Amino acid sequence: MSFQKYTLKDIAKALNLSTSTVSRALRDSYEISEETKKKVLSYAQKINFQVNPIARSLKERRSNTIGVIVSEISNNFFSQVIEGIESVAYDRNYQVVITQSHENNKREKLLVEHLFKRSIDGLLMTLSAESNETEYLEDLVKSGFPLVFFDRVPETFDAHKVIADNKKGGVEAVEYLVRKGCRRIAHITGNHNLSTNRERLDGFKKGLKANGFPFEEEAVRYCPHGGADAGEMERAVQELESYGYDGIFISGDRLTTGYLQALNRLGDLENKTHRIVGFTNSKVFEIFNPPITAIKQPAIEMGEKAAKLLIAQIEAKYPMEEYETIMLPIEMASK
Amino acid sequence: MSFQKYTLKDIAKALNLSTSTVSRALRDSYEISEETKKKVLSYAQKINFQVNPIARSLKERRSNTIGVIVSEISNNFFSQVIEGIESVAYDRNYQVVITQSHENNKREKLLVEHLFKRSIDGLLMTLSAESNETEYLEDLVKSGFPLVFFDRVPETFDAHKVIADNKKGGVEAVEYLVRKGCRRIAHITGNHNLSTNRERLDGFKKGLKANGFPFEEEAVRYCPHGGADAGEMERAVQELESYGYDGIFISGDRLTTGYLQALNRLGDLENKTHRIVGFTNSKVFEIFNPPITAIKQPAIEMGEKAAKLLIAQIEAKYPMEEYETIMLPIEMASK
DNA sequence: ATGAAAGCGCTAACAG
DNA sequence: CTGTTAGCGCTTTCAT
Repeated sequence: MSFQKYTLKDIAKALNLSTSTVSRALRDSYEISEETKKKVLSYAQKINFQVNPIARSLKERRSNTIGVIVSEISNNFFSQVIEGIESVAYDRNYQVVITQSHENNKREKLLVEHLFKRSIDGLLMTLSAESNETEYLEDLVKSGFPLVFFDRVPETFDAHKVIADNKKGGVEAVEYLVRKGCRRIAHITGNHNLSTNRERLDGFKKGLKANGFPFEEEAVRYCPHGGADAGEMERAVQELESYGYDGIFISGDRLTTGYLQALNRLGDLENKTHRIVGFTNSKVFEIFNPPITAIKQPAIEMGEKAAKLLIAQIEAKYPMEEYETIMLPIEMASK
Repeated sequence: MSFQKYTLKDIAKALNLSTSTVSRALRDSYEISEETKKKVLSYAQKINFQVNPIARSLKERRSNTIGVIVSEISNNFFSQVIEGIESVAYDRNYQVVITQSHENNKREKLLVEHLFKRSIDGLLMTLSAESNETEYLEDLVKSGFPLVFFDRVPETFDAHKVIADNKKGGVEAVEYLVRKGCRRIAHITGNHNLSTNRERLDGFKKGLKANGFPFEEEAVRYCPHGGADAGEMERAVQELESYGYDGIFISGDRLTTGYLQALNRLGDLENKTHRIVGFTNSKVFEIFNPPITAIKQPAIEMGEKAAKLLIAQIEAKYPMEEYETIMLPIEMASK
């Protein structure tokens, strides 16, 4: 590997050509003779020449960079999504710039602006739990800027979206629990700004109905801090006690592990013999105690699909007419 | 938020100034009168002007971008490191470009080259398990290019490094187990290309010695695939059976969870009452079954420290004279 | 204190 | 088929 950086000019000088000829030869232009192309290519190879992407970006007005906003990188689910994004981007020669909103609406807005000004060619984002004010995103979409939402998506306006079938997740969770003999099913959910939690609650209701169970408000506990707040979760667990449930469906990754942590801390694991079904993308849910049935989102695939959809937009000659929503199936797994 | 992009020229035209004056005013140059500065600044604010980072990069020959290479983004530990890196970089106005080596030496080399050519200002990397050939990295370091290794670092040459106190982790693991009454302590380790695994094994040996126990080769099982290969781990567990251990120390994140998975699969959790101490950065190790004592690396801090060290190098007027190795303490935690 | 002009490395319109 | 030239948006030297 050589660390010397060469320019077109260097090659031009060495071969007694003009920079434009070199440029064209390297881009395999039809205007250049085979002979010259060969000469240029082989010399370029020899010195391990690489075009300066910054100069090219300035000229072409595109950076080959896509921005990503997630709430937290070190979250099972999001890190897997990022893994998917990165792999597609790498193959298509895009750089990926990752940022974190920390569930904060203000910061999210700053990030969008920051990334936008940083000349990203497109943006991949999931909404923060606090995102109530999303007008600026609607404007951004309407302006034609390539943007794909994944997982937590806006519902007040049209846009490209990649999501999991959250509602079905709720339905299947209930069905599974009923099949296993549960008769009183509780639900723990997170912040209802998020499309995901609302959809999963919908699924929960639908599942109950389909199985002839009434929906009872006392069966549901809300943890707006999404499991990050231990006290909140412990309270939820204790409040739910009186409901006497024999099965529970939990709406999110941190909520699920938070619930298990709370059970462990409150320390009556033996008495609790209820079944637990929860959304989680943990790769090691089989070693959790108490055991759970996991609902997984195809995170890597979601990242891949979102990245592909975004790159398609970026590289489209004309803005894409129709907004597309890709819905991915969820997957249930028991130990 | 406005999506219109303005240039210096736009401002210059609007205010009847030259672009150079505007440029200087925006950078608060002493040559510009307060009055003009005010005029320019307020107008810039009004139209929400942002310099074009690409043009600036071309001119200044720096991209304000740092590259990161990890083996896998969706790994507890690495995603936490990235979280730390991102936060520091964001504050100091650097972009972070993340890539994954997938433990593959060839790909790692390609990435280094790729990032380098992409005009990153500096590189943060952890070695892949396959990294045996690291000469090119030595050359890169010697060339003066800003580069900081973290976690898995090269040992055949000097460089800036940020690591955890792995050896101490091994020592403390043994000490903990002995204190809890263990008399026969086993060890599972990963690929010995990696500094981390070698150091932890060293610590293991040292800990045994300090407590008057002999080191026995049969006590150690090697899992070069680092827990990613389930069969490998199951074999290790079964082979270890005959050693009759009452305590075990496990050398890595995936190895630790892999060990627990293997125990669960092999299914005699009740008979196994040995104590387990393992490196893991899982945020939810308290809900693991069987219970373990976790050795955590300060991952976020490691990312922060590495990023700061890197940025210091990038922004240093003269190349830093001395290579610095920052060693961070590990932390033990039980349920 | 301000402006004109050059140049970072590249691409492409235009000319030949 | 190849070269000349202009220009992407910015910073900075040199002139005034």
